[in-house]
Amino acid sequence: MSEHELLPIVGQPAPERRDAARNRDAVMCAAQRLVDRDGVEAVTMDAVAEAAGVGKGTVFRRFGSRAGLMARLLDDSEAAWQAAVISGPPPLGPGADPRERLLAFGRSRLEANLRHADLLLAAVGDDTSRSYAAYSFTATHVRYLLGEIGVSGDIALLATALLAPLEVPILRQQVEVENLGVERIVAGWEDLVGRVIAPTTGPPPR
Amino acid sequence: MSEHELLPIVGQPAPERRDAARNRDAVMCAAQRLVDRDGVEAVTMDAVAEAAGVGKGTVFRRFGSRAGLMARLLDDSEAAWQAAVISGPPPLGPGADPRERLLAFGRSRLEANLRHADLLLAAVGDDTSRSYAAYSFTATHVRYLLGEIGVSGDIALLATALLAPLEVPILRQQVEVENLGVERIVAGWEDLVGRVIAPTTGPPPR
DNA sequence: GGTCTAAACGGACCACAGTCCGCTTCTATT
DNA sequence: AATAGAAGCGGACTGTGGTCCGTTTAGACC
Repeated sequence: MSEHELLPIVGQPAPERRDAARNRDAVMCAAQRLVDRDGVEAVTMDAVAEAAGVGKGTVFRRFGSRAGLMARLLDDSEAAWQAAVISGPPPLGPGADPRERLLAFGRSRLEANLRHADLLLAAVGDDTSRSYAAYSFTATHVRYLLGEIGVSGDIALLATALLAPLEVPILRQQVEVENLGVERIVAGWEDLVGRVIAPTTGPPPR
Repeated sequence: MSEHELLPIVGQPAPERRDAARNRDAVMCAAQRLVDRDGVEAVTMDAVAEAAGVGKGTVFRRFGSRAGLMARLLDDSEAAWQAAVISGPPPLGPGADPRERLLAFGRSRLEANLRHADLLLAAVGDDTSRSYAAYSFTATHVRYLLGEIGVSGDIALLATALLAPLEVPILRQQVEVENLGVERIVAGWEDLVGRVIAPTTGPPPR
């Protein structure tokens, strides 16, 4: 045996075996089909495994958990959305005034969260740390825009304050329990942005 | 049989049988003990039932679900908190300036949410509608205070915007992942209140 | 083609939330 | 005290997420 072959090349992420790739695709297709047909809630891991013609253990090996599988189902649309934010046309993408971009961001994220509400909730599961990657991107972007706008104050906390009302459970509550229209919620968020980024010229709260 | 006895007296909530009351107490005591000893996450319904010396069916009959049981464990402290808000001493209770009351409310709710984070999360479970009673109270109170302050705009949405960053998952993220101190988060929330209730004298966002 | 090994597979298995239904116990009524 | 019937009880049972481990297979090297 020639020893230089044995040295692991760091950074090479170990190529995926062909059967593994095939099964991964089969599972994701089956999962997507079942979600489309029965709704996120009704899809069980056993059903996915059987529909994919694969053992249950295989599904968990590839996706870790139900939440992990659901998260993967969101990957495409999330990646597209992030691409639109980073390099798409204005006002969502770069080129527009940062205030415009922030408003476009909010509307866009709000609509995406409502559109994929079920999947997003299922993708979080009950594990302590949320699916941090997605959240981290939005937080970073909002902080960046607030900085560009020149907002003074604790930017990290202000970004959280703007993102919190866009969280799925809160939007669901507003839409499904309080029967607020989406346009009203968007308008409310834009008003909130106005108040948050306005120079604090009024008297302090106390 | 005398027929007038058969008429149900509407509004009389059917008195609780004595064995039922005994079991209810036993279950709640056992649950509290297990939660204190092992933490919320580690407490199973089987364990509660056994510790209470009761069948599993009984636990579910009385509390509906694990989330329901956890919610009951919060009842005392939640009721005390609500009483403090409604009729306790200022600045949390009535008597103080509404701005003062709002700031006190935020700090108090934030601390309570962090103190009981595990139990609150377990009490929500994954059922679509949240434990609406508790949320509804806070929302109503914040709307009332915003009205008293004389804030102009969509009061319902502004109340949501103030409450959203106090939600348990968001606070946990800030404290446990981003390592923000509680005082900093409180200060950030007070700053947010200032921006939200300030007369919008600055230029509109666009 | 043969051989070897790590990766992948799959389904039996486990834990836990929640349901069901035949049995027991309380309590109102006489 | 006796009776009746409703309220309550309990534990076997089910469905689902997740784990484990003996078996299979891809693919690298000869």
